[in-house]
Amino acid sequence: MKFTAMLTKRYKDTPADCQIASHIFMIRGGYMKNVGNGIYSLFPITKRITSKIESIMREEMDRIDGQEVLFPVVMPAGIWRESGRYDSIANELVRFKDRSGNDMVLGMTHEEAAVQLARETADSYQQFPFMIYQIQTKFRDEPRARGGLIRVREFTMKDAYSFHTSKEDLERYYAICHKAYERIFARCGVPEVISVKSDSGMMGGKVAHEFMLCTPVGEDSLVVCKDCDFRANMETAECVYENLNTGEGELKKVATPEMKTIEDVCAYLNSDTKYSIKAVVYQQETDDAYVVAFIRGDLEINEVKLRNYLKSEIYPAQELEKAGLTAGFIGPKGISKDIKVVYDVSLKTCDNYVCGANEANCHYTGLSIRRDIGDVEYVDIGKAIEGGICPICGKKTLSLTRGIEVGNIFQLGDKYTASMGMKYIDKDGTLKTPIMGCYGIGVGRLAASVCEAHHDEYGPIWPMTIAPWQVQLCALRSDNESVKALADDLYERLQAAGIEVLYDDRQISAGVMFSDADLTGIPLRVVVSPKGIANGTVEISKRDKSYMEKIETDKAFDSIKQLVKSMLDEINNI
RNA sequence: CGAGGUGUAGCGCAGUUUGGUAGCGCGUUUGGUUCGGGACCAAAAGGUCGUGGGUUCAAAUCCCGUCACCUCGACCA
Repeated sequence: MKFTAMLTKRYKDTPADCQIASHIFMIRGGYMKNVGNGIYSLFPITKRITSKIESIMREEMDRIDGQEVLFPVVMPAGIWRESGRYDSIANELVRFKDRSGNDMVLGMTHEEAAVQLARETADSYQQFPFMIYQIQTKFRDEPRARGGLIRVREFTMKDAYSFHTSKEDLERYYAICHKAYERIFARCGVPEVISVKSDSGMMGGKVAHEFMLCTPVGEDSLVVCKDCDFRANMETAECVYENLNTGEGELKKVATPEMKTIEDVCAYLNSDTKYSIKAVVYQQETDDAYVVAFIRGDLEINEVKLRNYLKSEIYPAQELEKAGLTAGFIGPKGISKDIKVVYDVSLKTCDNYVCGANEANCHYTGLSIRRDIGDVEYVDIGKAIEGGICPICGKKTLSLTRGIEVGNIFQLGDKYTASMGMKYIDKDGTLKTPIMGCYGIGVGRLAASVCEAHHDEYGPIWPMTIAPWQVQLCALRSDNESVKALADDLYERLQAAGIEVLYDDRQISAGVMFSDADLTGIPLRVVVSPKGIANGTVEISKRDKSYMEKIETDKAFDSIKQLVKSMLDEINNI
């Protein structure tokens, strides 16, 4: 590709709306253009990157016996009604009517289409297991798109669906797919992507993992053990607490005028927040019912865990007085019997707490739940903390970090096959319901994540495997005849050898050419210049600045070829 | 959906408080001199000031509505 023939433009100024590196560079470098909220057109440079990512995905899916299919973007509502998701998913699913008034949806995921495709075809146990996948457009009407390609409404996804006749077989294949995912990320140049245990959310199913690129700009909170391989999304991370029990105290009601926060009360009573009980009030979706969650004073409620325990949606409570609650002074003792109460496991570890007395300006000290409340159920509804106890190895080695979710895998079970009536005849002649796994990776988000992980202050540093071009050929002073002749010759020969070259043949200053090259992020750069020609050399360097050499002109072609190969091998040999 | 913010030339912004008929930098075009890390000189093109209404002799500026976008939160296979 010659630069002068390319539709592209770069910007010197950081766009006003960009916050994170990948977004800034991908706008400044002319990678994409915003069309609407969370909707982008991609320029050739990005399309080349995503195409390469897709090729890697295809190879790895095919390697584990995946079969590529293509589901429709627009589907009739019927199959979504069968699975129940037409009604259970809120506004994220775009619904509309066709000209005949039929309800239609835009595909945001394709479990329904996969079951619809497979259910009449795979009617015997002999046809299992199998996996089908596609790489295709999804539309999700996200409440808030952000971060360039990190979170968009329309995007390309590789989604795969496997079908099995037993839990054991699903688990076996799930592990294989987990490995395939590791290979995909490694081959895309981000071997640092980790998998974490995750909440299965609206997908259903029990076991699920998310593949995360750890970065401060990530949207998810992760809990990672520094000492063993425990890694979980904050949403699902289980919590273990050390025993703080110092024996029972004497239950006393004390005046705490205007002390409404845990910090105020504990400071006033000269106590550590660890020895207090915090109350957080929620309302449940269905019946307006109030729920009070009690947790150790220094900890936070994990609302995903609480939601999962209650099996219902929860919202921050309004109008506490209506429920007979005294805001700021809520405690376990004397609370209205009509209110559902949940105790976090952190409260199990002590018998001597400060807590609200359920009347204005009063707290208890010396409360023992066991003695003063009785037998209660303790539920894990807390947020993991930095330096907390690892549930696997038991050491105080938990660390909190942020991550971008670049992929996920689920053991779905029979949620879709059962609701949509998929059956097969088993060996013994009986009809059975198969079970499913599903596996997704967002293509554009992965591209942006690679940029997030690999850039410097000047622009992206694309790994050779997914770089838009393998070599950037810069002709400094292309108005100079010898420069042009040598650069043209190199360009022709490299192209003929199957090497992808972006040939910057513009007559512009070196500074502009190098800045643009930095923004394009091509991993190998070749500079042909009058100065080099005078010395009989061309300059070859790596974008990451780890290598720079002046090579004799007649050896340049072989050196470049060799470098491209070794840079590819470096990533692919895993 | 809640809170905050922004809409003025392709991009980044000033002008809005105090109404007087639109400006700067970058980019673009032309000519010239330079040119191995975002060069310089000269000339030029490019804007119904998001949009609808109102007040006024006069609105980018004041008032009301509306739309879009951004940030934080909520939400999220």
